[in-house]
Amino acid sequence: MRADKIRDMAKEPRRRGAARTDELLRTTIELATEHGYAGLSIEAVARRAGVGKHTIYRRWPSMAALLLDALSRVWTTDLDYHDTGDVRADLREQFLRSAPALAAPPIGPVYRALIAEAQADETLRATLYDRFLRTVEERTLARIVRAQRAGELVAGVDLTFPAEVLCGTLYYRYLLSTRLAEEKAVDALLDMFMAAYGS
Amino acid sequence: MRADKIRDMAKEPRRRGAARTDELLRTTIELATEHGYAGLSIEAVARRAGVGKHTIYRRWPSMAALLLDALSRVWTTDLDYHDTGDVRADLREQFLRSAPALAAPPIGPVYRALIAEAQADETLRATLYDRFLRTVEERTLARIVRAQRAGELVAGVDLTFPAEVLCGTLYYRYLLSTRLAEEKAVDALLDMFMAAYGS
DNA sequence: ACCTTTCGGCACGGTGCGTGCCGTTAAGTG
DNA sequence: CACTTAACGGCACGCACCGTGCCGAAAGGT
Repeated sequence: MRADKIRDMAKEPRRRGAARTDELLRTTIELATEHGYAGLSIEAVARRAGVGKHTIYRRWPSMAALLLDALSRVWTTDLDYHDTGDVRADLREQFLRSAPALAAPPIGPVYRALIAEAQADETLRATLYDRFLRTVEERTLARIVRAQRAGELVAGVDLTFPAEVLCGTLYYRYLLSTRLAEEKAVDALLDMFMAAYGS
Repeated sequence: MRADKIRDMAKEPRRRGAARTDELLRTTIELATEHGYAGLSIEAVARRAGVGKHTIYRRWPSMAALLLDALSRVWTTDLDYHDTGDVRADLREQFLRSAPALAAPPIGPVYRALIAEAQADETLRATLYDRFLRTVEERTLARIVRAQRAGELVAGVDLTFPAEVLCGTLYYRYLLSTRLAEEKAVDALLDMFMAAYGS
């Protein structure tokens, strides 16, 4: 009965087995929310969770792996496009809604941390693309293909690259400028898209 | 006459004053070229240049500042668009030429290092945009505005955002995928642009 | 009740950061 | 030309984080 009292007094039951994984992900997200990208380290997570570093390394081989899982957890379904029958309106609504969500605390700092690490790691860059960006592109593509079938967009055109252009432009703003995707920019982007493919 | 002989034997004259700045920039670029983004640290530059760290800190407040200057030095005039009178061909040629230059050793690693650091530093992000990306966008805009005046593109449309979309799409590929801007993608991008604004 | 796995705690060597202090050397001054 | 001043290289420091190893304690399965 030396330092045990600390745990006893805190009434924290004891330790756990696999639910620790969950707790560590939550801790990571909290840390990112409160202190941003800076200070998002394995040591910081371990410290805050009151955990030995091994407990983290046993689950994830690197900070990047932890961050990927943490990002999955906060990557909400904000991605889902509405389908009101008006593509342009649906895209507009989606872009204006998702851009701030991307920059704001839970997702923003984690995402930025991953992007930073990915610059030094080609594999991570590919993983990041596969697990997140590709999904975004695919959902965008699905929505505009539906519009194409409905006759809102010209038929007989492959919309794969246009979908990429739509998403890419938003990410470009997010990553490399201090500007977000404000209404004017989104409208201009959709002007171009509709001028090219509207029927 | 203790360790002086080392310098004497190497026949390196002695030290310098302001030309050291030049040498340090060259050293940084060499380091980036040979060892890539990883291992691009102030200590590494100092070690390689045979220089005390103060000598670097006296000139640049941070690694990011050093990298910005180094990038300026290798940022060649690959940016300049031709003007053959055919916008689409000129844009195509420029995109296909600049994309690999952006990824290849001198520029690639330095650029990536900056982008990584910029994720943690909003100010650096703004500086990076102002000093490099904005220039790219402006030159692109200048080229397509000339095309507009020449009647190649529809009149009366603000092409500022379209220029951003063109550049942004290429940077999106460069930064977040393992894919570069290959011919198919560039052609698809230009298809969209010309479909929207070609006259 | 036993045994195995997981755990927290601690310490280590390694690396880079940013700073301080040396004694030396180059460049500017009269 | 001698003298002063500023820049220099080298070294060391405290700090932070990395990834690993070892320990004894606790938890969970049998």
